[in-house]
Amino acid sequence: MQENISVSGVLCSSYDSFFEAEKKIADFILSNKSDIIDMTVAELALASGTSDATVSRFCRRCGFNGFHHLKINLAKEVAEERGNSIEVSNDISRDNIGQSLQNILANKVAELTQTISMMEPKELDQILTMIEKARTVQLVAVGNTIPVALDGAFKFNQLGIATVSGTIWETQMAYTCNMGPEDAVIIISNSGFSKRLMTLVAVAKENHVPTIAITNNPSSPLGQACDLHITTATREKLLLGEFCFSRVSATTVMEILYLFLSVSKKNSHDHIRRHEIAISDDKK
Amino acid sequence: MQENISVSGVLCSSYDSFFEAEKKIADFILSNKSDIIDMTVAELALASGTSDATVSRFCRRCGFNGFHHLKINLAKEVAEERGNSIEVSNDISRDNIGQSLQNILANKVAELTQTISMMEPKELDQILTMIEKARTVQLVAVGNTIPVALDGAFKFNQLGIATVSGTIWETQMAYTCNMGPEDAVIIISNSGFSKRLMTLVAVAKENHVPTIAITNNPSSPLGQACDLHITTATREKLLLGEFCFSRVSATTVMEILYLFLSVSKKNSHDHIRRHEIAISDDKK
DNA sequence: TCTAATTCATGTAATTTTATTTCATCATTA
DNA sequence: TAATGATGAAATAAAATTACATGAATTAGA
Repeated sequence: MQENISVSGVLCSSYDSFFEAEKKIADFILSNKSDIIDMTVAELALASGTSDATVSRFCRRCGFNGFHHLKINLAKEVAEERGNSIEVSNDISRDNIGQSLQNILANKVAELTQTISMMEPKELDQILTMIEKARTVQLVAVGNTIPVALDGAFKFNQLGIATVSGTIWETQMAYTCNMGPEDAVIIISNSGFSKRLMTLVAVAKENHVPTIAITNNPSSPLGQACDLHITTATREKLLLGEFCFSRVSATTVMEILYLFLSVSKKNSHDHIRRHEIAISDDKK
Repeated sequence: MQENISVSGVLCSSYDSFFEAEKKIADFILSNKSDIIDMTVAELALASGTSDATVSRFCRRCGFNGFHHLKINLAKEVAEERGNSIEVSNDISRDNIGQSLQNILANKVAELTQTISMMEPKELDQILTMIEKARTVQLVAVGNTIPVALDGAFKFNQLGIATVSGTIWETQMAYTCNMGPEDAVIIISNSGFSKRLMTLVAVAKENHVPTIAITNNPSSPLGQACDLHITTATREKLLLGEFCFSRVSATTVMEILYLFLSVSKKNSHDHIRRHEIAISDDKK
């Protein structure tokens, strides 16, 4: 039996050899492709003005195993058509939510692709090593990237990497003052222009703490000041035509670090499990 | 009934809430996607070492109409993936960082695609309206989703939607007690099984506050308890073979809400600009 | 701490639904 | 008028779902 048969293809090419009742069926299928997918033989027979037997025979005559097989192939076909029509548009409106969601998806995918393509395997490796060797890792951020830092701290601690983070800048700064060369600090900033974060980096440098920057802009003051750097992509500007950043890229960077660290850290799975158990009393 | 459900998405997201026999089925499906398409219930039951009844029940519990419906969706999914020619591999290692990054990318893209494909335009519209109409929006979370809630609160406030969130559960609870029907509360949870969040939802319901849940699992207690629901996909299980959630999907959901709200909210661009200016004294 | 009770996941078997095949009928053509 | 064969009704077969029973696990009570 042939595995993948194009339903439209077969119906069109064999159309002339069909009997009257079969043509009715073919017509209905061709013009209601996606509806057929959740119809039964009886329903299709009724809808096309034919009978169960004719529909069933028709499917076999067209080279399918049966009605079920035709439906599966039709589903594949519809999905494939949809899959190929990736059109990156920047329109978002409440009037066409379905299409808008597809547009957002395309943009987010582009964002992730760009972020990952900008990563230097060599530099990433250095960053991972730096994090693994560190006695304590500090994740710092201000404003709208604070949630990303908190998320990262949560993940790292889950892997057994002692990590601190916080919502108050002064507290973060105070902590940095106590760090040394055996630690590491990761600074997350969209633009890379934050004055306060620059001050913090200056303190870190004084104490010879290794520094890693995660920003949109490698040539920004923060990007330049830190020892190592990861660049995040954002396309929010395209979507809104305005000045405003996405956090998906930064969150993804944190997840990438997490995934790599989890495979290289010995016993990390034990740590995750222990952590899950420790917080699981909230469940059930 | 929901039309397009991502099979991998649902299976991964709800995996932890599956029973033993169901996990066997899910495992078999995830690792033999394309073979399932021409299998019967009995064959799958045999192959996965379970029974017909369990397979059938499993399909319904996952949100499908039945086994047939799951197969159709699986066929679509396989076809779509082939259409996009995405080859999803799950290997991550420090030895080949470049390839590992590509694998992570493929998985993250699949995660986003699934999350977005599971969104019902109609329900999303209701959610947006609910948020827009609300006097105050509360974003609540516990544990590792707190950063997502904080991020969302940041974004909403930027649009001129008064939003509260916090890191302390007791404080969040205290706030909920003061809310009413003219407000809205959004609950973010991975599994949807948090006891504390269920308590909070109960209070919200008592006060007739409209509730929206964002979880991996629409059939979880939280998913069921709330008025409206958004399902997030996670594939971390595939990457790590372990029990652990990704935050990229949840973050993306917040960004989607943000993008839609920003186009429909009048003057939202003014708000964003004003906010940017207000915090810009930190820059330069 | 042990036992009884209960809950609930799971498989077996019955039922229902769905698809296919057989067979009778009617139309068309030679 | 006979024969061929397309078609549909009905019977059969296949497949999926549901009802029910069983047994494991967990909880409550002693």
